Amino acid sequence: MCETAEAASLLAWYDAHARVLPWRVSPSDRKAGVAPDPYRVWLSEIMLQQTTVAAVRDYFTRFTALWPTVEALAAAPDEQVMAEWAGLGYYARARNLLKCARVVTEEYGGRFPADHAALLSLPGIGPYTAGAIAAIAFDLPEVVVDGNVERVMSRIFRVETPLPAAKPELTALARSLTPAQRPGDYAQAVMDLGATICTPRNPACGICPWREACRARKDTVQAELPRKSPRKAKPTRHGMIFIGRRSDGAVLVERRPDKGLLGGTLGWPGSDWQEGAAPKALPPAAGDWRELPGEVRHTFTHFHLVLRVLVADLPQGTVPERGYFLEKSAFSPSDMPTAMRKAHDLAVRPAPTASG
DNA sequence: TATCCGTGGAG
DNA sequence: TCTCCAAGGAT
Repeated sequence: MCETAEAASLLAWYDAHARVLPWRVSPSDRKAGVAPDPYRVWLSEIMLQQTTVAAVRDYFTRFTALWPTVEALAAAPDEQVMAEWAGLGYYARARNLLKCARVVTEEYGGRFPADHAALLSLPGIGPYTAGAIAAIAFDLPEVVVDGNVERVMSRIFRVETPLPAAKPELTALARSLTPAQRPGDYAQAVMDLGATICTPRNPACGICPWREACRARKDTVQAELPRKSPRKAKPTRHGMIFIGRRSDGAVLVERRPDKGLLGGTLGWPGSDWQEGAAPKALPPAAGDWRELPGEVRHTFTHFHLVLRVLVADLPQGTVPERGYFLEKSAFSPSDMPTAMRKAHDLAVRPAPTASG
């Protein structure tokens, strides 16, 4: 393995095949002296954490249209940012996004630091994201290791150690290949390679720029790598929620606490979610609550959720014991995380009949 | 180190 | 239907 030659062959491949992405400066533009906007690089990297490019695209476009600069984002109301993030998942990212924007605005004069350690100290920025911003936005020679890089390294070096234990080994191997020239393009090139050629299933080894050097391909074990430790089975939790509506169209909602599952998001009042039978919960307001036929099913990272949904038409003067009324004009189900939006769908749309 | 934290698409 | 997975971070 000749490190310099491998980096060069990958960069040549990237020059010809780099994906066109809304937050990316193309290799030709970069060579022409165009510098990336660190704000856009940061925003894209946060959105892309454990999230596909396809899912991020529209969110990125909308965020940058609403808030073109980090100062603009820092000045945005929390509720609006949470509503715009709704549906993208991992809501701690949205809360940390605002924290970070405000720190950068207030303590860094609106400029992201061009320094790995300083970036790492910011909310929502961990080792990967700090390296990615340093490399992509500032062209610093950082070692950038994400899921793509882990997969690519495990294959070209045929690392049989299962993840996540293999992480340090894979990081060292990634470091051994990272060039001093064009580190920003190189970081994006390895990730593009992992996303388009060295894919988890059916890697396209025949057109890979690293096919000659790849140990896994030589030994025909590429489909089995990287190995992963077995995961835990998902339990099923049950709960009940209450969707209360006033005749003027206002709905009874609550803001979930900042910490924990769906932290800081808008939702329907309800019970805790537990394994076994759904825990009983008091309605958030007095009323004639009736349970809807059917149920809401949703799967989170580490458990399945089954929700019973109760609805009520509430009198105009109702004073809720929990939550608050949101006027019809101020409510959109798309402002809620998916599980809550599914519950609203069930309440609004009659359950499909067996005959269709 | 292990657990918690979403979502939608692919196969 | 079900499992896996995608540019991880915080605790």
